[in-house]
Amino acid sequence: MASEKTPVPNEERTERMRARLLDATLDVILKEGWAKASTPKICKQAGVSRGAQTHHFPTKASLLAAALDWRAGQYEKKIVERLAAGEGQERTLRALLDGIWEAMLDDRFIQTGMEAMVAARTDPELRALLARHDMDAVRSMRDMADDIGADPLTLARVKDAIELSVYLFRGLVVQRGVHNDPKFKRDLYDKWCALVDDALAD
Amino acid sequence: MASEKTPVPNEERTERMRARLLDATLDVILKEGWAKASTPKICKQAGVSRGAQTHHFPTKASLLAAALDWRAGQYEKKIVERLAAGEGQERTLRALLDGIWEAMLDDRFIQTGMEAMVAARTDPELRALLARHDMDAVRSMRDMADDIGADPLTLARVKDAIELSVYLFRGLVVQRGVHNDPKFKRDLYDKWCALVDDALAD
DNA sequence: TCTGGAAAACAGACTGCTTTGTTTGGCTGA
DNA sequence: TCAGCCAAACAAAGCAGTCTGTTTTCCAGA
Repeated sequence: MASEKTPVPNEERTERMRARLLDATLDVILKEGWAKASTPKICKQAGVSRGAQTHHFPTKASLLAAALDWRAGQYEKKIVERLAAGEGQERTLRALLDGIWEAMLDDRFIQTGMEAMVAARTDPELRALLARHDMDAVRSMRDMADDIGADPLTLARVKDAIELSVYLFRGLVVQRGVHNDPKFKRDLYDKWCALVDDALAD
Repeated sequence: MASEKTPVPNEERTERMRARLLDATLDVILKEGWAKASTPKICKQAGVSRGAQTHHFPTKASLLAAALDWRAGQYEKKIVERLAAGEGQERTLRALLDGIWEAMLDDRFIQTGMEAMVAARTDPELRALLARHDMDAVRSMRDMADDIGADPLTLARVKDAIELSVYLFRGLVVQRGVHNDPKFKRDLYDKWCALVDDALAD
C-alpha cells in the first residue's frame, strides 16, 4: 500500500546521519555559542535522537572534533572555489585580499572557528586539532600569492601582508561579535587595503 | 588577651569581598575558560562561601559584568601608566605601537577580554556592556596619537593605523590560544611595524 | 558611655534543572 | 540469523538560584 520500501543501505544511512549531526553542530555553535552548545540541543536541531548521536559519536568531544574537521575541509574548498571563479581576471594582491575578505565574512565557518579557537586555549585536545587546521589555512592563503607574477623579494613581502591580513580579519570577526556594523567593517577594510597598497608600492 | 577585636567596617568588608570575588572571577576565566567558569569554582578560588557570593552578586551575570567592568578600568589605567612612564622619550608611532603591543601581551586582561567578546556574540546583555568598553578602549588608543606632532592629514592616517593595529593584535591574541610561540609573535609584530612604516613614510 | 534591636555580612544546605555518558531493547538491512 | 542502527529511559554529576540560620557591624535611645 502506502509503504513503498526503498531500502537504504547502511553505509548511506550512516553517512547521512553523520552529515546531519555535523551540520547541526555548527548551526548550534553559531546560534548559541560554544559554551551553550549541548548535545541535546544539537540533536534537536538535527532532528535526531540522542541515542543515534551517541552511536555515531560516543562523546561530545568526538562530535565537536568531527564537526571542526568537516568545517575546515569545507572552508578550504570554499577558498579554492573562489579562486577558481576569478580564474580569468588578473591576479593582484588586492584581488586575493578581496577573496579572503569575502570568505571571512561567512558566518558559519568563521564564527564557529573563532569560538573553537578561543575555547582551544584551555582545552589541549582541541588545541592540537585546531593547530593543524590553522597551519593549513594560513599556508594555503600564503600560497595563493604564488600566482602573482613577482620577484622573490616582493613575493615574500606580499605573503607576509596576506598573513597579517588573515590575523587582522580574525580580529575584526571577533569585533563583529560586539559591534556588527557592515559599513564600519567595510571602511576599515578599505583603510587596510590602502595601507597595504601604500606599503608595497615603494 | 588573645582576641584583640579590631572591628572591620562594613563598607570595607564589602569592598574586600567584592575585590576578592572579581579577582577570582578573572583568574578562573583565564585558567578554565569562559564556558567552564562556574560560580562554585570562582568561590573556591576566592576562598569565599557561596552564600557570600550570592549576597554581593545575586546572579552569575552580575558577577561577570562587574568583573569585566573592573577589568576594563584596570586596563585603561595600565595603558595610561605606560604612557606616563615613557613621558621623557620622543613620541613616535612606533613608540605607541610598542606600548599597545606590550599591554596586549598581558594574559589576565586580554585573554579574559577575548573570551568575553566571543561569548558576547550570543549574549545581548554582555554585548551591550562590552560594546561600551570596546569603544572607550579604541578611542583612547586613537587619542594617544594626538601627542605626535603631525599635520591633520597624516594624523588621521596614523590614528587609522593604530586602530588597525588593535584589531590585528586581537587576532594574534586569538591565535595565541592555538599556537603560543613568542618568537613567531615577535616576528609578526616586526613585520607589521615594517609594513606600517613603509605605508606612512611616503 | 552603655545597650539592645535592626541591618548587613556571611556560611552552608537544599531544590530543580541541565548535561553527559551508559544501558536496555526494538528495528532494519546484510 | 546477526551485526549494525536507532530510540528512549536511566544514573551520576554539576550548576544557578533560593532559603535558613549564624555572626558581625551599626545606630538610636537611655
